[in-house]
Formats: sequence, structure tokens, C-alpha cells
Amino acid sequence: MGDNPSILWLESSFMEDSMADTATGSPRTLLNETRCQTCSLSSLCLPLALELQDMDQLDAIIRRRAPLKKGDSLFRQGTPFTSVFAVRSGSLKQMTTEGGGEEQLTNFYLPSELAGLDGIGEASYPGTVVALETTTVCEIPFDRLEALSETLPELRGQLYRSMSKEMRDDRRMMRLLSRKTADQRLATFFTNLSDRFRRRGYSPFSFRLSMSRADIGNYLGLAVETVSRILGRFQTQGLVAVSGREVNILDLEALIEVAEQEGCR
Amino acid sequence: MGDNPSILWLESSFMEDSMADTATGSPRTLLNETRCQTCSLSSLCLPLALELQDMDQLDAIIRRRAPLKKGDSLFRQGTPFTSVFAVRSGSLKQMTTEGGGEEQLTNFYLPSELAGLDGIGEASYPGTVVALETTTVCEIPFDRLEALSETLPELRGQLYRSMSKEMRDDRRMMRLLSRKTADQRLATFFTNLSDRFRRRGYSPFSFRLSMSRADIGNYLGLAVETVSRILGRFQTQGLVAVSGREVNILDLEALIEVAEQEGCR
DNA sequence: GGCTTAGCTTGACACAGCTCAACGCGGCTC
DNA sequence: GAGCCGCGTTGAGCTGTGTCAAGCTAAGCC
Repeated sequence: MGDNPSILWLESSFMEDSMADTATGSPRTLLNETRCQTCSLSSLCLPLALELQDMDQLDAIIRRRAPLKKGDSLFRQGTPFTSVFAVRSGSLKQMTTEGGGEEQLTNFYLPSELAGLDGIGEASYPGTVVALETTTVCEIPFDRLEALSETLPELRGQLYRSMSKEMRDDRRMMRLLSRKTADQRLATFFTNLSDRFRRRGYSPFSFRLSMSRADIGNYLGLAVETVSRILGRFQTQGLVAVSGREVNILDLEALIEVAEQEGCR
Repeated sequence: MGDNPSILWLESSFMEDSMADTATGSPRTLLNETRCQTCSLSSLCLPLALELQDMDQLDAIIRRRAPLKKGDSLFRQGTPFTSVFAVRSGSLKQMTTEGGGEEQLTNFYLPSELAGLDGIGEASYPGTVVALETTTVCEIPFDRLEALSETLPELRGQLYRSMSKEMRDDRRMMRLLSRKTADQRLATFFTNLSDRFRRRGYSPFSFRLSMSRADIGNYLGLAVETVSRILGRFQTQGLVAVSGREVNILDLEALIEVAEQEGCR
């Protein structure tokens, strides 16, 4: 087997996009990438608790998509729901528009996370999901996933877990939006990102944001200017060093402190 | 069969609590109440798309709980997850505490709605659910529900639908919290309640709030004083007539208008 | 190089909604 | 009845954050 190409894929999201592009070329890598067994994300992603032979079955229904370029949409709000998508590399944002108004950014998806879960049981996707950078995903047709989960309780359990996790994340977000100050929101955002990177085997202290300040502001319910100002302040306070989209977390402890301080509003 | 006691149960939540209490006495009613076929909520609740004989199977696993009194908790954050609960009458609020801080109210549950879905796949409930008034619920042990859903695709589909609906509601809430003014939040809250009552066969114009101003404020991310002030303003504007917890919606059109007006922040 | 453009930062100011404080009202206990 | 308590209302002032406006930076492109 040699190198595991899926690791390259994962890393590519935080390195030059060109890397991902070159890697796409070979059919051999393409084959390997679609196999859950060789995927470095398998411990985080859907098939968590599956036996090897069950994983084969899952592999069989998963479709590999051509990489999305920055700005490409994976699916659009209102289009028929067919599949959920596991991010392999890169990152996505989910947006919803209500009543023709402006867009609300409701989620970011990093590698191993599942997009499209909120369309399950519905005729169409309730939001638009767009790539923030060159991004590869595994498409999992839901009808086939459901059929498979009929015989694989582990898989079903994992699906439930993924859905309820997203619900709990939403609750945390609601709490953030209704009770936290701008400082706390940004501190929470960074500690959360840091944690998600750490779980995926990356440095929790040094990473590149794939989203713009406007995206961050939209997501956190803040004006762009506020995001910018507070980032500046964090910098002078020695909490982080930010240069464009490059982030270095200098004092994670303090950042967590800010994120969680109580009764300050 | 005569009268359908489940209708009484439903109505009792908006009438004197004592009614609910007296109705509990008879074992015969108690039996009937647990049967989905005779339940007036069945078209809204989980078993939506089931055949009669499948519904029998569902009936068999559902446990009827003693009515909760106002302030009683259905389950507490951190206790082991075992069941989801369908509200039969009354109403519930869900709260989550994070890091020992103050509580965040994340949801209200009305008859036919399911509480506890966000614990699915987890070891413990991620929030505490408390009765806002005398409330009856159907307990649905999740392991048995899951076992049953293995053979009943319709049931499984309905479960997915319920979960993804809650996710979409959360998204709408996030939008409300991050983009809407206090006026819009309250208008949204009332139009939403009105709609939910209408769907359940009640007047969409006249109802009684089971939650306090503090609950509303907590839920909407507003100070109690703001809730009170804006309610007062709505009243002088002729949108609603509020007396304590009794609400009359005078101009639903205008209220919807306020709730949905764009770009006002 | 210079131009353009998107994204980001900084400053000045306004205001929505929070906080603090006082008060009113109904229900409860003694 | 008196006192108490939970809940709701109202007022006055303060402040965090949005808005508007201007300028900056870096990347892409000719």
C-alpha cells in the first residue's frame, strides 16, 4: 500500500490548494481515497464502529466527487435532497436564506464532518453549502445509507450520533448568540477551531482560516468591523497573533478563560 | 368508545390544571390515552405514516408517565439517556447549563412535539426539560423504538424527520438571535406560537402563555424588561392585547410583517 | 510598473437594548 | 388584615456594538 494518500488529502486543505489539484490526477489514488479503510478520517467519520467487512459495504455506496473549487456549491437550498456528504479535505460553509433576505451562515464543516444532515427526511436541502477552498467530499446517497443501516446497527447508531451532535452544537451556538459578548464569541470561535484541529491531528495553535472576516462575523452575529477590532485587541493582549488568515494562538488558556467567563453581560 | 379522552387531555393544558388531575384517576382512561389510535395528536406525532397494525406495535412500547406538575423535571442534564418523550398535554421547556453558568432556555415543547431527541446516540441528556404547567407525556424508550424502527421504515423516516426538523428550527433560531431586533424576535415568537396552536386545532388568535416573561427573554436572548416594554408597545400599536399571560392577537398580518421585515438592523 | 478589486482595519458617532432601581399587583401564609 | 414573595411594569442612564465613512493592504492582471 505504501503511503496513505488520504493523509495527503487531509493535509492539503491547510496547505497550498495546488497540492490538492495535482493529487487528483491519478486514478489509482482516486480509488484508494474512496476506501474508508485507508482513510485517515475513519475514526472520526461515519463508519466509526464498523467491522472491516461492514466497512466494505459502506465503501460500496460512497461516491467520490470531483473536488470543489473555492466558491463552488455542493448543493443549494431547495434542491432535492439525495445525499449527505462527508468532508475529506478542505472546508465548507452552510448558509440559509429566509424569505429572500440576506444569507445567514449557520455552520462550517471541516474534514470528517457531515454536511446535509438537516435535509434528512425532507424533500429538499434547507441550506446552501459552499466550498471555502478546494474541497473534496464523499457523497453518501441517503437512500442507500438508510438501506444499509437497516442491517448495520452500528452504522445507524453513528448516524443518530452525528445528527444529535449537530443539534447539541446548535444549542451551544444559540447560547453563544444570545448570551455572549463579542469578545466571548470570538474567543469561543477560536478555541473551538483549535479543538477541532487538534482532534484531527493538526496543531491546535497554528492554523489558517479558510473563511473571511465577513463569514466569521455573519456566523457569530457580529459586524465585520467588530470582528476586526476584537481580533486586533486580542493581538495586543497577547492572546493570539493574527496575520491575515494565518492564526497563531499564543495563550490558549487565557482564550478559554475569555470564552467561558460568566455573567459579564 | 364514546368521547375520546385524549382530546380532553390535550385541552386540559389550556384550561384549569385541576381538570388534568381529575382525569388521571380512572384506569380505563389511562389505557385509552396510551393508545396512539385514539390519540388526537397521532397525525402530528411520531406514528404519522403507520398502518394500524404497526401502530399497535408502537403502542406496545410506549409508557405513560404520571403527569408532571409545574416545575417538575422530565429529565435532567447529565442523567443517562433512555427515552424520548412525546408531549400529550401541557408544555415543557428545555434548558442547558454550560460550565456551571446560568441556564440557557433552548426550546419549548407543545403537545405532539418530541423532547429528548438531542440525546439520541449519547450517553446522557444534554439538557434539562421542565414542565411549565401540568403536563403529560408519552415515554418512548429509545432502544425499543430503534428496534421497532428496524422493521418499520415509516417509523424510521418519521424519526429522521423529527430530528432534522429540530435542526432546521435551531437554524431559524440562530438566525433570529443573530440578525433580528427585539421587536422582530417577539413578533416571530408570537406568530410561531400562533401557528403551532393553529396546527393543533386551537385558536391561533387567543391563547395562554405557559411561560414567564423571564423564560421568553431567556429564550429570545432579551432582558425581561425589554420583553415587557415591547409587549407594551405592541399593545399600544394594536397588534396584540396582552393581559398577564393571556394573549389575543389582534393583527396577525401586521405581526408577521414585523417579524419578517428585512434589513432593519 | 500601475491599476483594480476584494478583503481588512481604523475612527467617529448613534442607538438598541442592558442594567439598576423603584414600584405595582396578585396570591400565599400566618 | 399584614407581610411576603414571585412576577411584571416602568423609568433613567449607560454601554457595547452596529453603521457609516475613509483608508489600507495584498493579490491579480494588464
